Amino acid sequence: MPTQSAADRRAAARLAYDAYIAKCPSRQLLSTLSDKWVSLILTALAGGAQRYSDLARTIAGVSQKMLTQTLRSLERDGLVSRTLTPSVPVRVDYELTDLGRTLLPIMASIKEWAEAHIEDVQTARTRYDNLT
Amino acid sequence: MPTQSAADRRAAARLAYDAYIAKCPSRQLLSTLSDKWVSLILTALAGGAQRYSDLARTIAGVSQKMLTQTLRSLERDGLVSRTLTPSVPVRVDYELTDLGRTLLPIMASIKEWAEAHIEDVQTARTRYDNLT
DNA sequence: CTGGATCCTTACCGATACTG
DNA sequence: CAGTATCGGTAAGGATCCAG
Repeated sequence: MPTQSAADRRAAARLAYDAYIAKCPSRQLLSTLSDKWVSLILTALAGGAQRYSDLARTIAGVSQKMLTQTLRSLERDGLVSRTLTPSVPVRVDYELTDLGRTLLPIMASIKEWAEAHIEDVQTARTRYDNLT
Repeated sequence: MPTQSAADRRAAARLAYDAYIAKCPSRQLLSTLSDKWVSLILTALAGGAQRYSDLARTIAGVSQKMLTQTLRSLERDGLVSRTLTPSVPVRVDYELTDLGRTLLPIMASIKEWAEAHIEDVQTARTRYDNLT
């Protein structure tokens, strides 16, 4: 029996997991990935490690609570790593893991799609709202 | 002055809109796209038009309310078209618009990523939860 | 600087009932 | 079949205060 490559395992997983099924774990994962803060945080880390305060500044309007909470979730899911430097004051850096980097292109695409097509969408909304 | 192509306009839009800015319209659009039902509905329409009841069956566990609500939102945003056939009983088909089709590859990627990497994520979660 | 803990106000969303 | 309308529990998420 030949060794199973990572690609093979993913191919098998594609058959084993189906987000259309309510109880499939991949559905739950899809839910957590479907979060604006997730896409904004991951894309903000595209260029390399970022301090907590840098992330807060980049992602305007994010509350302390949501930033911390989302980062914890991403860390737990293995998408982001957290590095604490015990200086005074303390310094914390967040960085994409290898796994997180495989998700980055997708998250970047969504953000870019939104920025590139918002005008089309606004046009469609106006048209829709003017019907009847 | 040369005619501006659609690609040019999108390139300009990429500079004009920035989802990192809280009040940017693209941030709001990113929020609505960051919804598990959005990704599941759009990917369910990948193969062509689908009836309401077909969508409900494909996307297991979605409530009538959320399915209708999300479809209305997608229709308003110009991503999905709604075709009513006034038979008895009535028949309604939903289909991706041209705009929706440009988003489809991205949404399909997220769903596939979740299915392909859920095991990696579960491993990471176990490791994280076992640390102290 | 980087959070944890708490309160409190939405807004999401499922369940249910009703309609062309 | 494909919705609309309403109610109500729950959870998301902002604001604030405090701490290492």
